[in-house]
Amino acid sequence: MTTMKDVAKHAGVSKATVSRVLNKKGYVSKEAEASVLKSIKELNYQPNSVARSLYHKTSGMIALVLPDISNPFFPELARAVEDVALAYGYTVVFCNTDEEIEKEKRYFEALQQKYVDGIILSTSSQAPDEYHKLDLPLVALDRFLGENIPTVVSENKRGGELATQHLLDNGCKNLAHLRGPEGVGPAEDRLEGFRKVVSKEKCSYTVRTAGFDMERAKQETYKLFQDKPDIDGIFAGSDITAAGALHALSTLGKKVPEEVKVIGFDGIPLGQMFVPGITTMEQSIYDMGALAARLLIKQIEKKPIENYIHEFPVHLVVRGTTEEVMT
Amino acid sequence: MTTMKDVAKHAGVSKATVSRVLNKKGYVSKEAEASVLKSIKELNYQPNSVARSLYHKTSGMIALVLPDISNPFFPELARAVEDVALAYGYTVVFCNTDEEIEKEKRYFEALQQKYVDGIILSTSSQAPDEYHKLDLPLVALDRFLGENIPTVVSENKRGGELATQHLLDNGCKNLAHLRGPEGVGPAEDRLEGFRKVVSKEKCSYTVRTAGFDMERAKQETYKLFQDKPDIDGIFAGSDITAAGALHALSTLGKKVPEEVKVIGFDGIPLGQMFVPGITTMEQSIYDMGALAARLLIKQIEKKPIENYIHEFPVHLVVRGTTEEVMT
DNA sequence: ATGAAAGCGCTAACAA
DNA sequence: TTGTTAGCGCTTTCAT
Repeated sequence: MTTMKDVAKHAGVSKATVSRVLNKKGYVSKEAEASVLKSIKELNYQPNSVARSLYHKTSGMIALVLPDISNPFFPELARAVEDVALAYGYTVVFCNTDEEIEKEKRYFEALQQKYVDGIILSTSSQAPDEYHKLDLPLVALDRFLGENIPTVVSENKRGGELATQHLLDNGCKNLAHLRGPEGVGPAEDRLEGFRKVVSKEKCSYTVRTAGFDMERAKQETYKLFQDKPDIDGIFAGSDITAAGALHALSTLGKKVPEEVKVIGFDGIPLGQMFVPGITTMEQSIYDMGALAARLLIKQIEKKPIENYIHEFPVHLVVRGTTEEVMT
Repeated sequence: MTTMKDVAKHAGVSKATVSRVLNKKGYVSKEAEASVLKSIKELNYQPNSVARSLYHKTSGMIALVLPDISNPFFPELARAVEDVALAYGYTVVFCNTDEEIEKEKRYFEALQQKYVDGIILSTSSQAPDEYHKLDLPLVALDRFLGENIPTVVSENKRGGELATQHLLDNGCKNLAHLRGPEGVGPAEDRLEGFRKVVSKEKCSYTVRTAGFDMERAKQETYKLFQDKPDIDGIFAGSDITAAGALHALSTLGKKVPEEVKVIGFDGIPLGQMFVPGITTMEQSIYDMGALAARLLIKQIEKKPIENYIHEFPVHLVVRGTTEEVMT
């Protein structure tokens, strides 16, 4: 490996001058600069970023901590984060926590030891003050972690309302909500939206917990129809949940959307691949990830942040599971 | 931040002793050790891995370079890599190249400057010798990069054969293969498998390029049936491609599997979420990722590698798009 | 068994 | 304008 020392010798100057050229800092004569640049080329020199990190106590890396990249909601988020990071010259480290507090702690330790410059968090196993103790730039993505941590989320409650309303607008009388995991912010908010509408409209409804997991959603749907065979509208807490429900409905011989209508949440690509397409409340997943990354980098670069809460609107995307449309 | 110096002072020993305790290397008296350990606890000291990296020229990081994490084939792979990395104490950096050579080059530079210990490559934009020049432990995953680079792939050709045979076994007479991107190893191999069977069986067939992209697959399927309305069996180069084909077929009013049978490739979760489930040649995606990570770490730790080529078997998973089964 | 000191590659005062 | 030097935090040889 060529080091700065080699370049300095080759160019007949001191390391300091090489450093100045590299960082365009301080005075360097035209000749010296030219000679250094030439030596860099000839020796194919690349500055060592570890040595730089040691001095600056920064690494040019940001971490993305999420529950599980194989959950289809996250890849697009991750992609967005990485795109922005690349554009600003940062590298992304990624960490799957499975929502396990132990894993999360181990990661935080490792990340700090590596001088990562900041963390985007899409999990929330820890108590909020644990996060403050980190003393690192943080952004909460799709989760709420505390007042003074910049947060990027969707209008989940409003989405819950709109989704529920959409079922009612299409003539559903007996609703079910297959809610996401308890304790997970967005799932709670969507439920709240659902509750608000059904109570206002005074319609019959039931709520079941199905996680964000297809198999579980399937089982819950079977049970649901055992208990309440007259359900005619399902608001699933995620598109994956909706897929599970559709599976069960198909096995039960229920026609969708004629007998039962189903709406999901998220707007993951899966939804439009399905036949019929899954009606859903679409989130701006990519944009959320990109904004989170930008907010993080702003903090890292000590630029001011205007708003701490960024709520993205959600959009109803009508497909075949609630209306007979051309997909 | 507490450094080793602080610990040394607090414990009344030298930095060298602290280092010895930390690394369990060299002689340290019981008393000294106890005192150091105590100080570490009290000061809540964490060794600085950047400083370590600088000395050792290793970082404890491995990179995963892939075309696009939001392609559903990759998240599970990534997850596997990360799980293994975590188990061995490594951190994973991930890089989306979009198969662009420029991006790939930029990443390689950045990664080398950061002393990443090795790279898992699921792309292949560069010429093989470019990779050798890197002089870093490498593993090729789902791609072939050269003789002396450990490689983890599926039996794509065999999979192509089995998939094609499955269609024939189910009575298909006019086959189409919606092949993956040209120049991409696995896509070529699957095609080869297809060719082998159709030519042996002397059945009528056609081949169209559909990439690994759902929208394109849809369009190609429309065109396909315009040209050849009597196609009754489609071997799609990936499950995503299959999803696109199914979409088109649904719009065209073709009944699946009665009039047209469809088989995909990959075994991504999407396939079983579909109604009807997508018949597919399943790859052991997670296991492949995990093995690739283990092979990489073996190289990093200078342990001997027995086999350079690891071909994973593929499995036919029959679902509703080729046979009328209960899903 | 332990410490002093040099060095990993780079940056930034401070002199000159 | 340039070089010398100390130092980022850690490891390791070499004395002692």
